[in-house]
Amino acid sequence: MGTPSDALEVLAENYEFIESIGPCLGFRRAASVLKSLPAPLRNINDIEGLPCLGPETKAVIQDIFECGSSSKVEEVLTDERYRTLKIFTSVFGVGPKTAEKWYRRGLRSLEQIVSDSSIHLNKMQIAGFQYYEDISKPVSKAEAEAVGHIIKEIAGCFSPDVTMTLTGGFRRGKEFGHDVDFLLTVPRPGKEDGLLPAVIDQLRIQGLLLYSDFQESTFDLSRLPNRRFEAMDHFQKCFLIVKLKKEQVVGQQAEQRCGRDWKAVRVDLVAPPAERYAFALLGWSGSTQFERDLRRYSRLERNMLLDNHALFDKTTCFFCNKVIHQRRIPMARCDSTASAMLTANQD
DNA sequence: TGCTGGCAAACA
DNA sequence: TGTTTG
DNA sequence: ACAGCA
Repeated sequence: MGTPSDALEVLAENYEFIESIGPCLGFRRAASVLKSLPAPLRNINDIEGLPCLGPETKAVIQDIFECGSSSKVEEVLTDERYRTLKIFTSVFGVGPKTAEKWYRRGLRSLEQIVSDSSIHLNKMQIAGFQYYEDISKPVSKAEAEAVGHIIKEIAGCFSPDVTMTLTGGFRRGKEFGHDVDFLLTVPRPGKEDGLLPAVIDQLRIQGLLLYSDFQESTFDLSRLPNRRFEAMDHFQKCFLIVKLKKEQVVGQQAEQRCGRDWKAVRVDLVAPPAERYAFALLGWSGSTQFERDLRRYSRLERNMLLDNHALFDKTTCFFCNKVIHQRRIPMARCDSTASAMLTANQD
């Protein structure tokens, strides 16, 4: 707390709550720039030459160096509306609109929400409240790997040659996350369609499925160059909450005399065709800000369009994965650029 | 000065 | 249709 | 309301 980047995040979040998306993005990007620095700022002069830090963000950072805090940020932190919306949006399935609606009704705590019979929660929010305690706790790397073993076991029954990669924050080296992301595929084209339904069914049979939201694939390679490149991919995917037994987690004692012997964990599974695996992996490795910047870099500096499915060269009007089979060079270059940026991405 | 800044799909 | 998720 | 760009 109290660091310049945290302070800017608070302001960004507050602008998000009042649906002012421009300033929200401005503060978020500024915070992200500070987080990406190799060393923390020592004084106000260190921001010289950094991008996305204008007069407004500079004033905030300056206040923190001079007074130890920014009055503007402190004001937001004590604001009842901000504090309440922050609590409400911490529930899975509750965004700024819903939080705002509850706030306007005079509600101020989660207890008031659940005991209010006039409020109708949707499927996602019901799960969000039901497993709130577990889901709000960070997920450890050991827990992520334990989930991985369960999924891999099931997916391996569907197809022994399944490929599975832990993505998201853990792939970037983080020790904790708020959920666990996996990318899965099978070599035979088209067979990946049955993969996630099979995994979900088996989780349900084993009594480990607490919530699931399955999204059918809408991926269509033939229509890629026409439409504007998209931020969210069209691969088959599912957002789950699964039951993770404590005894399955390495380094955690099974002896829990009292209380539950399991924990609810948010899990996302994505199943692209094997041929699209590399792009999906890059896209799902995050962070959100890094993906934004990578796309912006492709577009503005390289005249290319990047998304989770492909990399398109606007100059030659070819996809880079096509080119690798025909000419071999550009993909390697794109790939090394992407890897270099990925390596540099320290969240 | 005025525009852009991540978008598709499930659910209610 | 609006809201939320990643 | 923020910041960068045409």
